[in-house]
Amino acid sequence: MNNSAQRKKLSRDFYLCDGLVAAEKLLGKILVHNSPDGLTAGRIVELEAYMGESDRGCHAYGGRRTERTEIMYAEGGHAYVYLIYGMYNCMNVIVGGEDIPHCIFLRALEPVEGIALMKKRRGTDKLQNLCSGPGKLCIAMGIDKSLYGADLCGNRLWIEDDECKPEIIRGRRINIDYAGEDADRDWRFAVKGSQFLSAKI
DNA sequence: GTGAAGATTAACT
DNA sequence: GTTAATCTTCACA
Repeated sequence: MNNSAQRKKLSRDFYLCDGLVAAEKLLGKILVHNSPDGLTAGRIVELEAYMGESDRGCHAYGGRRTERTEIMYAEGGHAYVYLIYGMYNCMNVIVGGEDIPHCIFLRALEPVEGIALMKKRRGTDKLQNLCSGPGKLCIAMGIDKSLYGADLCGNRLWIEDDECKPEIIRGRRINIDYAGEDADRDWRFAVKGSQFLSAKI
């Protein structure tokens, strides 16, 4: 990959669509975080779609609307950050219109910018190990709960399009066995052949 | 107020 | 393959 292609920040319109449509469109895009320590960016190479009230794997399943999930009911283009297992942050992109709690769970990134900073935050020099998992990418990008509800159309955290069109593969989602039959749905998307995935599909 | 579970990771055997 | 680390959130009383 090189940086010769022009990169454009995605506008609000991009996020105002169905979760599965958004998932395919977001794959291959570049997540950028302008943190106090410096700027980091990574290409989205793996993600999962969570389809709102009808999806047993989704935090908003059954119309649950709590302090934590409140941001999922806002219109698309916001960040949903939460702590899992008391140790790791996970980041989601809210998509769909107001009151439609679809979201895109980011599972892996390919480091693009600020790689030295990512290595420092992660404490490793291995490029493939920097962002190859939901918890890891949040550490590398410096994403924490202060970014809960951040507007992706703002100037702290956003997503860019460099018109890269990756080949997409799909598989079942990971580690949501409690979701019953919804756990088997092919709602995980990844860039074929990427060296930076969290697990093989 | 109390208790149980979790969209993970790293270090084990 | 299994398990510990670790704490917020949610459901219930």
